[in-house]
Amino acid sequence: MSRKSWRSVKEIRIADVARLAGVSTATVSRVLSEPGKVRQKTHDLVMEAVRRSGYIPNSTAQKLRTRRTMNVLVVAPRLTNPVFAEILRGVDDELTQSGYGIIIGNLDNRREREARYVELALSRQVDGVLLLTGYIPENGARDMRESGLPIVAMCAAIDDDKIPNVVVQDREATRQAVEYLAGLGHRRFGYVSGTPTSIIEHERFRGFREGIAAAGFGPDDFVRWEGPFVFSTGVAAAESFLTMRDRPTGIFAACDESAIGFIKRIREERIRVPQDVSVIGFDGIEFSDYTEPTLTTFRQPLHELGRAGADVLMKLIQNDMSPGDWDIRLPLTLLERDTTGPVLHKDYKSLRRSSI
Amino acid sequence: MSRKSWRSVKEIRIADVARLAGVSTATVSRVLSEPGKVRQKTHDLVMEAVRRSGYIPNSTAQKLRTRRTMNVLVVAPRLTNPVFAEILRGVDDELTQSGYGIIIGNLDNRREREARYVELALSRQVDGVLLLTGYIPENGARDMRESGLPIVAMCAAIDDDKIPNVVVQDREATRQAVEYLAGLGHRRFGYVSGTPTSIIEHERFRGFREGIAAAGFGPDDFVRWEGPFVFSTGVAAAESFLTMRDRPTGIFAACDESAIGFIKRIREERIRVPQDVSVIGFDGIEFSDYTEPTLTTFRQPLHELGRAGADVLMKLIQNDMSPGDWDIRLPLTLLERDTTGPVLHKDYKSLRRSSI
DNA sequence: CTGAAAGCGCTAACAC
DNA sequence: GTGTTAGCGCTTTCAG
Repeated sequence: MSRKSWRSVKEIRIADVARLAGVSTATVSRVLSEPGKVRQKTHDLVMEAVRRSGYIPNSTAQKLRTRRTMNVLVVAPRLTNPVFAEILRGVDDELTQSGYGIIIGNLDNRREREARYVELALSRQVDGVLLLTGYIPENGARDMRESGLPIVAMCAAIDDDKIPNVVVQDREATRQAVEYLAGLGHRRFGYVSGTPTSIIEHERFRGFREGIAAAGFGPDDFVRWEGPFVFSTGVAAAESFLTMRDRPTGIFAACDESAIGFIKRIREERIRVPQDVSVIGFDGIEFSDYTEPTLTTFRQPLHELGRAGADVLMKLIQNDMSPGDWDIRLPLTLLERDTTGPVLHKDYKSLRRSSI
Repeated sequence: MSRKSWRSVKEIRIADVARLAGVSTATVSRVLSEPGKVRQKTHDLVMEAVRRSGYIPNSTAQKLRTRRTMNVLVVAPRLTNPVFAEILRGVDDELTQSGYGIIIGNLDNRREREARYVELALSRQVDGVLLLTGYIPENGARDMRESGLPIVAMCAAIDDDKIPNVVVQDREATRQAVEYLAGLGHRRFGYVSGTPTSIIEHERFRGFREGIAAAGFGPDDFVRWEGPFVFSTGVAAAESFLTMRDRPTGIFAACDESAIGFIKRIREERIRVPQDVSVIGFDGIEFSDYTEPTLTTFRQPLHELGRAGADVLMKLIQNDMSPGDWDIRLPLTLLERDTTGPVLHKDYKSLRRSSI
C-alpha cells in the first residue's frame, strides 16, 4: 500500500509573493536580502505578502544563483568517539552563528568511505571543509584539494601551506605527563599508544619521548604497547604488562579509553592504582570522572577547538584571514585525579630490599 | 592579509564536456544518468571527455532541476550522547547505500535550536526528515510537518498517523528488568528516571510500573528519583538513597550513565554491588562493560534501529511503503553482568534478625 | 527606488 | 539515439 501526495503542499514561489504585493520579484528578493535598499512602505507591503503566503525561499535556487551553498563539510574519523562528537558541537555552535549548516562526513574508521566526501566537495555541495582526519581525503583519482574549496585541518595537523591548522598542544602535554610521572618518583614508564598510523598518535609519542629525555631517561626506560584509540587497546596492553617481571610503574595512555581499559584489567589482578601503578590518560572525556579511581588525565579544550576551527574556516571563506589564524595550538589542562601518586617502592632495587 | 583565488580552479560545465565529445549536453546528461539509453560508441566518447576534463556535475543545478536534494535531515537531541551517535551510524550506513547524504540537526538539548531545522525543511534543503526527538520540531509560526516532507520518528514514537515509528521495545524491556530483579528476590525497588518530559522516559517508567504490578507489588514498594539522562542524575539519586532508612535493594536506571553514577556514589560509602544492592541499567553503551563491576543492562539495537529508520524513510520517499513498515518495534537484549545478584537479606525483617 | 530580463547549470519533454 | 529548447526559482545587473 503506497501513500501518495507527499508533495501536496503547494509551493509558493517568489513570483506569487510579488504578485500578492503588487511589486516585481526583484523587489521581493531585495526586501528579503538587503532591506535597507527598499522604501519602508514597499518593504512593509512585501513583508505582509510574505507573511500571508508563508513564503520561504527555495534554498536550492538561491544556491545555484549565488554560487554559495551555506554548508560546510566536516569529515571526522568516527563520530561515536566522544572526542570528535564534542569537537563537532563546537563547530556547530560557531557555524550556526554564521548561518552555515553542517554536512557530516563520518568515516567510521573506514577509509573507503572518504571517496564519497571528495565527490561531495568536488560537486560543490559545500563552501568549505573541516578535516578532523589528519590527512587529505582522496578518491582514487583526485583529492579534496582539487575542489579548490577552503579547507581547515583541526585536531590533527596537515602539512600543506594552503591549509591552516587548528590543533591542541598534544606534544607539550604528553611531555608534561611524563615529567609529572617522573616528578612523582617513577623510573620505569609505559606508553599505551593510539592508532599507530595516525598523526595524533605520532605527535603524542614524540612528546612522550621528549619527556623521557627531559627527565633524564632513555629508550630502555619505557615500553610501548600499540593499538587503536579504544578500550580494548588498554586491556591488551595490560595483558602484556601483567606478564612482565620488571613492570613499569608510570603509565601514560594516549587516550582515556585505553587508560580505563588498562586500569580495569590490572585491578582485576589486585594491582592497586595508584599505590602500585600510576596511570595518566589523555582527552578528559566525561566518563573519566566516573571510573574507580577517577582518572588523572589531560583535558582537551574540545568545544573551543571546534569553535576555533570553524571560525578560521569562516574567515577563509570570507577572505579575511590574518596570519595569526594560520596555526592555532590550544593548551590542555592537567586534571590531577586519583590514578596517579608517588612511587612507594622507588625502583627495582629498593623493592627487593624492602621485601627481604 | 587576505588570500585570494580560492575559486581559481576553473569550473567545467556540462557544455564543455559536450563540446569536447562533439555531442549535445542532453547526451552527456543521459550518459551520466541513464547509460542504457545511449549508443555504446557515443557513451565511450562522452566518458572519455568526462575523464579528460575531470567533469563533475554541479549538484545544486541538478537539485534545482530534478527537485530532489538527495539529502536527509536527522534531528537529534544531543549528539554527544552515545545512544544517538550510534543510531546515527546506522542511519548513515543505510542512507549512504541509497546515495543520500545527511544533514545533522543537533539540538544539543536546547529547544531553541529546532527553529533552524524547521526552516531548513521548509526551504526544501532535504527530501525527508528523521526525528530522534519524540516530538515535531517547531518554529514559533510553523512546525516541520508543514514542509510536506516525509518524516519518520525513531527512537521515540510520535503520535501522528502520517509519521511511521521505528522504536525499541522500551516498555517491555523495562518491565522485564523489574521482573528480573524481583526474580532475584528483591522486594523494594528504585527507579532512576531520565529526562522527565521525554517520551522515552515516560515509556520506560510505564514499563517499570507494569513490572512492579506484574511481580505483585504496588506503588509503595518503589521510590523514583528524577533527572535527565546523565551521570549526575545517578549521583543525585544515590545521595537520596543514602539518606534512606529502608533502602531499596533492586535499582533500575533509565540509562547506563545514571546507573554508573549511582553505583560509583554508593560504592564510595562502602555499599557493595551486587551483594547489598543490585543495579540494572539501560542502553548497553560501550562503557557499561568497563565499569567495576561491569553493568547489567539492556542493550538497544542502536545500529539496527538507525538502519531500519532510514530504510523506512527511503521507502516513504520512494512511495513504496508497506503496512508492516509503519510501526517497527525492535527487541532489546538483556546483558547479565555483575551489578545484579540475589538478595542476601531478603527483607527488612530478616535483615534485622541477622544483625542481632 | 523599482522593474525587466538574463542567466546560474542542469534535465526532460519533445522533435527529428 | 540524439539534439533543441524550455524551464527549475532565484538574484543581480542594467535601465529607467
